[in-house]
Amino acid sequence: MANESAAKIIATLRQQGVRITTARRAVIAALVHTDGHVTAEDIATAVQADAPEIHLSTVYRTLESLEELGVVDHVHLGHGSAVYHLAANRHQHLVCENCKKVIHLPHGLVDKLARDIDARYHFTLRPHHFALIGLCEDCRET
Amino acid sequence: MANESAAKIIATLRQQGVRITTARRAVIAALVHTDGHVTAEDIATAVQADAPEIHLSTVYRTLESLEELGVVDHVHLGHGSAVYHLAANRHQHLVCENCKKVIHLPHGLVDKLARDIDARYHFTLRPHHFALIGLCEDCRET
DNA sequence: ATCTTTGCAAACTTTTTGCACCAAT
DNA sequence: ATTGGTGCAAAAAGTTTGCAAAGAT
Repeated sequence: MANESAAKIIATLRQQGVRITTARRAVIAALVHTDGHVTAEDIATAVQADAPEIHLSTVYRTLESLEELGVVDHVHLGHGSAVYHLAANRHQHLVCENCKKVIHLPHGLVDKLARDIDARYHFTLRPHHFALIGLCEDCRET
Repeated sequence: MANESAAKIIATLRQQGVRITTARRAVIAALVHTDGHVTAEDIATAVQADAPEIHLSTVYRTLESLEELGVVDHVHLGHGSAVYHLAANRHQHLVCENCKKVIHLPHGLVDKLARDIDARYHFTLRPHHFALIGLCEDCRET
């Protein structure tokens, strides 16, 4: 699970000619420290504990840039906000549509399906980019 | 592909004690006629061709009721609005994240994955409730 | 007559954008 | 000095809600 450090990410950005600002440092730090599905709002809150002037819209813009550079991914878990995580930390999500619980899956589980879909529809699945929705053990009994 | 007729759906509703109004008739008619991923807005537009006074919020409320009764499903295709379709017309969606093209899949394709996930995580996948995101043949070459 | 449903307007949530100022290179 | 990035406020986009009036039973 090659967990990229903040320093490494910043080096990558610098290499790409991206400017390293307080806001970007803070967003990266937040992403590195949480290690799993956070919303833009979550990140803003975390970041604003130290630097209250950093605006939510800056967080969105930073996440957008980081995504373009391949450093983060975002996933729509179904309802509400999208969640973001480091691309290095790629995984599947199983989301219970009743209690909203999230289960992480090893990313290989969907490989067979991805191959089938490629063979039959010439379509490349990007499985880390969506959540698998359903009912968890506790909720499915009703 | 047991395509339920409007009349049959209306009979079902009546049986459940749901009142049959102009708006509900119109929404059902729209769903029956389009047969594939329409947004609430699409339905409102279709419906308003005949009955301009039917409001978007009524469409939302009607869709919500129909969903509770098991007559329609809605799916989040990733970005933007959710799309609705008749539950009888259940299928998977493959959505190209680049050109937004939608490919319908037979609903059986994901069954193996659903069984694996059930066996290993005691989680019941509801595969028709989310889209599979990726890149279509035309877009993946870039 | 009753009680659900509707139309409307307004709120709400999440995300995006325009613009003048600021700061990293 | 340049030019990209930021803060702010305001707009978008999608969906939900409160309420009084209308309509189905």
